[in-house]
Amino acid sequence: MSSSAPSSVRVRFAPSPTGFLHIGGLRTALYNYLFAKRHGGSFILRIEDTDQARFVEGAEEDIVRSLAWCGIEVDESPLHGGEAGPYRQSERKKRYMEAAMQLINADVAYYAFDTAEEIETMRERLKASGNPSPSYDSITRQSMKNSLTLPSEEVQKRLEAGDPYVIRLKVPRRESVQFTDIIRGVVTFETKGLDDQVLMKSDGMPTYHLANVVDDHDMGVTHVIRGEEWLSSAPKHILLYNYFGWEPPTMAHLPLIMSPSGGKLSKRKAEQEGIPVNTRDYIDGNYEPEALVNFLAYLGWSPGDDSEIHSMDELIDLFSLEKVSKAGAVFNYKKLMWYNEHYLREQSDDTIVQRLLDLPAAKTLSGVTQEALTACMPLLKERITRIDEFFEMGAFFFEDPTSYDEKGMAKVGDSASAMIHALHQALEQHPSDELDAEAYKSWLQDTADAQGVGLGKVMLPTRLAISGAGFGPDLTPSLAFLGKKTVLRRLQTAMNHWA
RNA sequence: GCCGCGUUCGUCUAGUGGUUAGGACGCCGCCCUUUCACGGCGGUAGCACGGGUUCGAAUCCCGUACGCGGUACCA
Repeated sequence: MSSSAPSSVRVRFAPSPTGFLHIGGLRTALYNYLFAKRHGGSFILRIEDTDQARFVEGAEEDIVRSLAWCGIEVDESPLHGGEAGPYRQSERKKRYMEAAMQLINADVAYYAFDTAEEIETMRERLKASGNPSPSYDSITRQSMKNSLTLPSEEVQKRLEAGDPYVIRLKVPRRESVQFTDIIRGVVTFETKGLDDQVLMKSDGMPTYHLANVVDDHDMGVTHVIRGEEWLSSAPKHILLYNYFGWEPPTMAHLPLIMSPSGGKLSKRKAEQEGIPVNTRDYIDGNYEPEALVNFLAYLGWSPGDDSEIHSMDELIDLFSLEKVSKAGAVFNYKKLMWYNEHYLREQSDDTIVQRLLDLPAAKTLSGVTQEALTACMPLLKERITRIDEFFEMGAFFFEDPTSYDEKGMAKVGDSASAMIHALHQALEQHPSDELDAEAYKSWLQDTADAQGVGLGKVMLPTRLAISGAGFGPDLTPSLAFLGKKTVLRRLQTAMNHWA
């Protein structure tokens, strides 16, 4: 890129299609997106499919769908196109070999012919002699089969014969590599701790390290924003930029998302702790995307004030990498639920009703109509965390209860049956067939008075009889919603049950 | 082991030499109330440790401990 005009910000989210989009990956994507939009730049999606063995069918589609669901708009990608394409690394194969050759010609990379077994043998040998983590490096490469140790005729012969080989980075023996990370400041590594990283694999594919450097350069990426797990390999990337004669992009290594029990939030751990880990789990689980986005944005970042609730546009306005924290952040599911409730309640009744109608439960319950849902919406809206809980908590609005909560039953005790009997009788004799909430209230009050008990003594049995649960939405409006016929039927059923 | 990064209430965080260390989630209590929620009010709880530097350190420096990441022809 030319250094004259201030080049506009270009960032990339570069997942490998080895599985569904993980919540940690989503946050990385989000931070990239927020940063790009904050600076009026571009957000690129690049698929890093250089590992043929771990490729998962459908993963790319999952990534695209997940980002879209969250409201993260991609500017360039395999699907959206763009001038810096192709955006799938498997489609850029030629370019990597070309780049690797450039390095070989500059004598900063070399061919290596060692088999996996030979490398293993070397490791065993060194381990036996007291080296706890032997690696293919500036020392050990001298005793291995590579273009640095083999006569050039033999190297030529092997290449022509089609012998399998890899291309390795010739990491200098004693050098200090330094770069400035926006989040961590100056980071320094000594090259003696680095190994001769494989750049081109024997299957002709590049490794992440080569591909990411070449692509970031070719695509004009200005800022590399990625997880902290990449920090250790950053010096290798810096070395590569130097050897290519390219200006390295600005680096920012994000803190990891941790499991409540400690350690990186892995799929396994998350499942154990009841945390949905793939974005698709949130889509399928009917969570609010705005909640996930807001929650994730604040997991490792804060605008510096006491605010908590922000839309995507506000987050874009507020975001800055300098304010990203350095330490790992534990995933707090309850806080996510708090956000979810917030964004759910923020929606109009009409919006929620429409969404409810599209849920599978709307089809399995009888009598679910737009009118019915609209009528009981105010009764349930404040009581649910996720939208689909509406049908769990509100099932009794549509179907008779099939069982009665034990705790509730224990609470009303033996008097329940007699109370229900009196209630039933009073309602049956009630002159009106269309009682409103107020009328039901009077019915309950009058019956309680006649029985010489408090209102509470009649409410719980009634609630249990009509809903099966010991708690729930306001009772009298619920009764009004159900209607006299249904209420009488349920009271009758309860009477039979409890006798 | 080695290399790197980190460490403020249980959790997410504000804080950049002088604050009664602030907010949020959670938890607890009270109010509201026909239950459960919602809402309102209040409470609980924190600067990992040890040395410096300084009139003064959560804030700066060094060390220790602990945690995390990396240490692949995976990303």
